[in-house]
Formats: sequence, structure tokens, C-alpha cells
Amino acid sequence: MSVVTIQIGEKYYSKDPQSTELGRKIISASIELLDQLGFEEFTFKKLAESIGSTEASIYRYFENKLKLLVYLTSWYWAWLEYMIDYKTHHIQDKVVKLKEIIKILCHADQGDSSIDMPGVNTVCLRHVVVSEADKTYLTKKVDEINNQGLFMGFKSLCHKIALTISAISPSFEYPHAVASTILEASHQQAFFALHLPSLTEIRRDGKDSVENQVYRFIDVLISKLLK
Amino acid sequence: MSVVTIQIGEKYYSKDPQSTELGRKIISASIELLDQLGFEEFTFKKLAESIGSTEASIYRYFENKLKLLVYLTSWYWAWLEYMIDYKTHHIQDKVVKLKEIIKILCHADQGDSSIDMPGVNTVCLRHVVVSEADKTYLTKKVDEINNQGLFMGFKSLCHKIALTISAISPSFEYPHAVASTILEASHQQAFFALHLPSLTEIRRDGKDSVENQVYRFIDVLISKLLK
DNA sequence: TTGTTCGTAATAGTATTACTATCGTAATAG
DNA sequence: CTATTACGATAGTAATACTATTACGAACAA
Repeated sequence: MSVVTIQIGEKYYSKDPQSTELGRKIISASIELLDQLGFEEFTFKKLAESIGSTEASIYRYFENKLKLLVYLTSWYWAWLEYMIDYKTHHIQDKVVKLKEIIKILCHADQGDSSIDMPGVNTVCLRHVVVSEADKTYLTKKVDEINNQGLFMGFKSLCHKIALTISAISPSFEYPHAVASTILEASHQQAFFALHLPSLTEIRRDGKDSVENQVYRFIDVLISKLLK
Repeated sequence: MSVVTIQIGEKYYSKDPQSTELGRKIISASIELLDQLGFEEFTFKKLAESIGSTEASIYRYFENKLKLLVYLTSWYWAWLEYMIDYKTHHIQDKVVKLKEIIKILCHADQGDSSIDMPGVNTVCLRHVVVSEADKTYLTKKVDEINNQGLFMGFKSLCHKIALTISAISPSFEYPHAVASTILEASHQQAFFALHLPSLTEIRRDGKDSVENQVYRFIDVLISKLLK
């Protein structure tokens, strides 16, 4: 059990939420409130109430709720990438390595939570990312946010997966496209299993967990693709 | 060149927008305004101004802007499914048929727009669906909307694709999961090519159109998967 | 000790959004 | 000729997404 701090660059916030008690409360409370309410119903006023502070105080840390969501998702991507490095750096066989990466992406390795973060409920954060992360880029502000470099975390993770794909199959022409597709699919299929089950074969009431089923689906997909 | 009317069930609206002049203006204007502003900035007030009507009048047709978006996307799915039927019903070879379906999904067949709709700018609508369609289900209201049967169009399209996949590869265990994945990927990859190009190999400035490149990507994916 | 500065938080205010409710009138249907 | 519907106009409400101003408390200097 190790404790790790994930640093998020200063361009994500107006004031570093990790630097003060109030800031850390904002982060942990916002994760739980976003999970409960969803992004649309979530407001800084409700967040302020839940931690006994005020709206204006929260605006000192984050410009608006979209920026806060971008911060949280970036934290999540950085955390995933850290776990991938930590758990796969020793693996020589590239095929085995990719399988392990997919397992981490799908959270199919929940059991051995060898990395824990103080003040961050990673289970809640995962729910938030599954349901809300796409909203960070499905907005007219994409280009603006992208120009500020705030999608670096996602790009970096995608590139890491793409590199492993290329190592297995150097002639394959779509490593990044496949990487971004499986990243998105790992969330979508889990979401569909819970809310729109006729869109997937993954079942919430099976003997196996949704996470494991999603892992096996993506594993089949990748295995056949790179054969 | 044929003219077709796509019927949308009455559970989608308070008053049928196809039944009046104002209703049809609401539909065509909302597609262009959603394309311009994005879902977040889009309001019924702005829509009313753009067609010289009032907010209250629009509320007579749609409960809220999410329901309007659900209506528009359902229309889009129904239109895609109609085109698939129209263009592939005669194809015997299931592999060829699936390729044709994918071509239609990716809009790689834009050239021969043999089906046109009066009052619906299908190019704009496609943009809106690519950028906004996920928001119809990425909300806390998913289950409510789903219980009202408003995702039927998407499910039906997904099922049609899944059936073709099963016809090619009867033992394959994830036909629906693959169908929903490629449906989503066909939008995402096009979006990434325009806004986050480092997430994909698809390029907007290539010799080939984005649509054609997306088609070839998904075709490679499916071909290797079902071999 | 007193005063100044500084960061932070609470108060209050604004423009906009997402509706709802009521009323009047023109067109239309029976 | 009457009853309905369709629509526009007006008004109003609660909440949202912010912003500007003020008040407070600790730290440091004179």
C-alpha cells in the first residue's frame, strides 16, 4: 500500500486546491456531489453548502464547473497512467503488457487497490469519469481548452497505449485511433450495461462483474485486431 | 431522388412539430442553431428569436431542450436506418452488406444523396449528432428517458447492425457491443480528427475526406474482428 | 503598541436561464 | 354561429452562473 500524490499543473485552476484545507475539501466533496447529482444539476452553490463554505470562495479555486471537471478527469487520467507504469514496467512481453493495461483501464483489477489517494474517493471518481468525462470535450469550448493544454493527460494516456499497440504490430496503421476507441468503449460499455443493456452483451446480473466482462470484450477485440 | 417522411412517435413531443408551419420552423431552425451554438448555449429564447416567435410557443411543442435533442437524434437514427434498408436490402453477401452499412454510418456515401428531406438540413444535423447525441443519455435522466421508450431508434439501429454481424460470424459473442462501439467510434473519430487530432490517425488535411478515412478505419477494425 | 498590508471569506447584487400562467385574438371546424 | 385550437404577448418566478464590494484576521513593520 503506497501513497502517491498526483500533481496537476497550475493552468487547470486559479488557485491550487491541494495547497489549502478548503481546496482539498472542494475536491473530495465535488467528486461525491458530481456522482450524486450529475454535471447538469451540480452547482458551486450546492458544493459550497455541502462543505459549509460559500460560492465565491469556490470561484477563487476554479473559474467554473467545466474547469473543475477538466481538473478531476485529468487527475483520473494521470492516476491511470501512473498505475499502468507501476504495474507494467517490468513486463517484457508486449502482448501481456497490453492485456494488463486493458485490465487497468476497465478497472478489472479493483481487488488489489495497491495505490490509494488521500482525500480522493477513487470509486466515486470513476463513476464521474464514466458518466461525465466526455462533456469536457463535447462542448464549443474544446479548442479553447485544448489550446490551454488541458487535455494533455488524456493524450498522454492514449499515446502510451498506442505505443504498446505499435510495439506488437508495427505495421498496423491506426494505433492511436484504436487506443482512443477502447478508452471510450471501456466507459461506454460499462454505462450501457447499467442503463441501456440492449446495446451490449455485458450484463450487470451475470456471475461475473461488469468490469471483468468489459475487460474480456475489449481483450477479444484487441486480440483479433492485432493477430 | 426520392422524398421520404420519417415519422416520430408522439411520446417524443407535447405537440407534433410536423403538423404545423411553426413546428416545422422549430425543427429546421433548432438544427442550425444547435450546430452554431452547441447544446449548452442553445436556449428556447434564442430559438424563438431566430424564427420570430416566442419562448412560450416553443414550450408548447417540447417540454425542454433535452427532449428536443432526443427528438432530433431519434429522427437521425431513423433516417440512417431507412437509408441502410434502402441501400442494402438487395445485397446478398453479408460481408459486403456490413461494409455498406459502415459506409452509410460514416457518411462516406455523402456524394450520392439519393434521399433528401424537406426542411431538414442533414449536413447540419449530422454535425449536431456527432457533437451532442451522447448528451441524450449521459445525464441523470437516462433511465427516465429510456423508460419512456425514447431510445428505441438508437437501439433498433444497433440491433440491425448486430444482426448482420451475427450473420457473418454466428459464434461471435459480442455483436451488440461491437455495433454500439462502432456507432460511437464513427462519431468520435470524426470529432477527434477536427478538434483533438493527436488521438487519431485520421487527418482532416489528407487527400482523402475525414468521412472516408473513418470508414476505412472501422472497416479494418471489423474485417479483422470477424475473420 | 499601533498601524499597514495581505490573503481570504462573506454579503450582496446582476444578467440570464428555464420554465409557468394568463389573456386576447385570428383562424378553423362542426 | 359557436366552439375550439393555435399562437402571440405579457408577466412572473426560482434558480443559475457569475462579479463586485466589503469585512475580517493574521503577519509584519515602525
